[in-house]
Amino acid sequence: MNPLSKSFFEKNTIRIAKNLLGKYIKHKNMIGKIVETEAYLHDDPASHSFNGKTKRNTPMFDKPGTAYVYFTYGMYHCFNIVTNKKNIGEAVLIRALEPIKGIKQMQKNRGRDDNLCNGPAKLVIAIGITKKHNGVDLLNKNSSIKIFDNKENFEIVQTKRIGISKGKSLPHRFYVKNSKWVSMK
DNA sequence: AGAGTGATGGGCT
DNA sequence: GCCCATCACTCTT
Repeated sequence: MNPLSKSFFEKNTIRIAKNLLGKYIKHKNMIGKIVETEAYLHDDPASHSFNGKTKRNTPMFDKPGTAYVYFTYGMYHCFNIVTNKKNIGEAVLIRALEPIKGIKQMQKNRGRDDNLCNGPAKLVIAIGITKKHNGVDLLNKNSSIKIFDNKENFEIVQTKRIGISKGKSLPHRFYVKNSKWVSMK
């Protein structure tokens, strides 16, 4: 299992959102397979970067492969990976994982046995991502979070995004067809 | 199965 | 002062 290369994250953001499906994300003893993503573009009214750089969204303008972890709804965090080598503020939100390894630990982190990773805030809690990971370089050897390549064949579904108030019509959500691990709503 | 809602706090006009 | 890329729970069909 090899880590994804720098060039993987330097491509077009939509393409990366699609290509991330099926890949493995690892933190400590836990591994999840990415089954749902959303793309957030620089000219996208739903993107945190839409109105330019601010204190909160600074990591979005950092180099591709950087983690952007933001705080939301007073109690949750969500995990994104910065994309596009132009540093224009684009990222892919990871919305759901299929738990692969360290499921006991995920259950402990979540305080329940099911619905461990089927939502952006849920997976962050399950695999122990915190605000400390905001801005870290996932391509760095020393990063505790890493993304690994995985070859697998499956169909991809492209739909509208979830839980946003602006940019609702854009078809920037992607998930693995028939996966029981995606967030529903 | 679907609709409604409280929790809870940082970000930004 | 309102908004929010959410979740889990309750109440209703």
